[in-house]
Amino acid sequence: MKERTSTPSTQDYLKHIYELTQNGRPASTNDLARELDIKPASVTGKIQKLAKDKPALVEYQKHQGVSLTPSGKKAALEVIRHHRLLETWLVQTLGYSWDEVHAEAERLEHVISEDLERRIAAALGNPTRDPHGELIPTDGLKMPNEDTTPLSALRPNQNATIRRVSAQDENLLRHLNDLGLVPGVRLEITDFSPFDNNLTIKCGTQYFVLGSNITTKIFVEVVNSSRR
Amino acid sequence: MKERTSTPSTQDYLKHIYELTQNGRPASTNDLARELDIKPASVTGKIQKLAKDKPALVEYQKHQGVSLTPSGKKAALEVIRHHRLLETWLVQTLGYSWDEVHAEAERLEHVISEDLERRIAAALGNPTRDPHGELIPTDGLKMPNEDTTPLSALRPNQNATIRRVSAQDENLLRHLNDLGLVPGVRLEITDFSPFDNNLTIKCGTQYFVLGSNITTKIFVEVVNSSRR
DNA sequence: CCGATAATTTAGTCTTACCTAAATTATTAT
DNA sequence: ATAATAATTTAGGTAAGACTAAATTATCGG
Ligand SMILES: [Mn+2]
Ligand SMILES: [Mn+2]
Ligand SMILES: [Mn+2]
Ligand SMILES: [Mn+2]
Repeated sequence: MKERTSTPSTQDYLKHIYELTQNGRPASTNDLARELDIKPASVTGKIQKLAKDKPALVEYQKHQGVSLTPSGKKAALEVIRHHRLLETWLVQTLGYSWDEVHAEAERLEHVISEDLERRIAAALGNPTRDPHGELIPTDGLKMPNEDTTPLSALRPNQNATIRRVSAQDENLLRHLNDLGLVPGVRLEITDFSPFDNNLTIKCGTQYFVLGSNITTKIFVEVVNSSRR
Repeated sequence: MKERTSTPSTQDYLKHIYELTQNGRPASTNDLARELDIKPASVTGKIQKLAKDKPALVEYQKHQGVSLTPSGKKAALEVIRHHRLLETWLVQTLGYSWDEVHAEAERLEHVISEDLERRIAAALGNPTRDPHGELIPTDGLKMPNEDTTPLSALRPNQNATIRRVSAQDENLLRHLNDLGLVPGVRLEITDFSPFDNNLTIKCGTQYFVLGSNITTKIFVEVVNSSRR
């Protein structure tokens, strides 16, 4: 029954460090500043403080970027779990659409208790993905593994199922929703244009030509070609 | 679409000034400090700032206490509406009991958007009272009138319906819930003891003797004695 | 290797919202 | 009316979290 160990500011830093760090490399001051919409100078100050807190939340060396310590990662996953459960809850119980929930969850994630978190999870049947298909960290704060590929990596004749759309741009989300390109949907690649990287996909009876701005944000599970 | 005009701290000040001011007199620095669990010196500082903001939220003269300006009252009612809608929502959709919701709502009230407020209200069918029976300010931020009497003012042979329990003490709330003394319940006064102000009430088939610590917190609607 | 450019850090400020200790002003009871 | 007491305010301080401007350090093309 600890509750309220870090501030909203700290939680947002950790969350974004977690995301930026997914590629294996430390997060740069500049990238973090852009994501957080905070000036780089301020970011330096904050991560220096995070790095020398009693249990350090962050590993940091000048000019080398930041990464999370085990405690920092735990705290980050806690916030991410809050965020994704909240988004799921808002969509499922209050009729939000997937392009409307992010800002709301962004604020709520910092103030809900562990008790509320558990009640929401239970009420939703302990969901494993949020409305965008993002994986929800478990109660024990483990991030499940996922085996998806960016749609942009597929080529003609491959079949796949959309699992996740990693975008926050509300207009893009609305657009994809209008096209029916949402998690769970099955599609087939029918054409690839090597110069602009456009992919033509067949989805139900419809065909769409999608640029790489879109195809790099849609993550799919490839369906094993049953022909050999 | 203004959104996020004042801070959580300011909102809590306004909310408590609103409550303390219900008796018609300005709220004293000390009372406010006790309610907010903040030192009196800090309260003085804060209300001085609130009093000389662009549109003043508070009326204040040294040593005379504080009261709300029209804008301050509006802001207070906005927070109170949030709080009470949230409590209702948590109880009705997540199985919270009325003694568990307060702390949660106390934090959520400051971060929900007007959009979420409206969706919650709509999902609940625009309720007029929260789980404790407190009136919920309208969408237009008017506080409805209410015509209730403290149970402590009743005398033998009077009948009444419980409308509201104004207590935050979780143990008291649990106790009253166990006794079945919750909003909507009908009761009759069967005895009054003038020295300790104890009231004996009949509620269904049960009799309870309640001290004034309890009876001043239960507000009832008196049932017109149909005998004349 | 070197200079230009880009990234990062330092230094110094600001605001909000608290705090403690001390001073002041009100109130109250003789 | 006054002295004690209680309430309130002032003064001065801290910590978080941001900002700007200036200095420093990396990196990269030639
Ligand atoms: Mn989101
Ligand atoms: Mn956030
Ligand atoms: Mn409450
Ligand atoms: Mn509050």
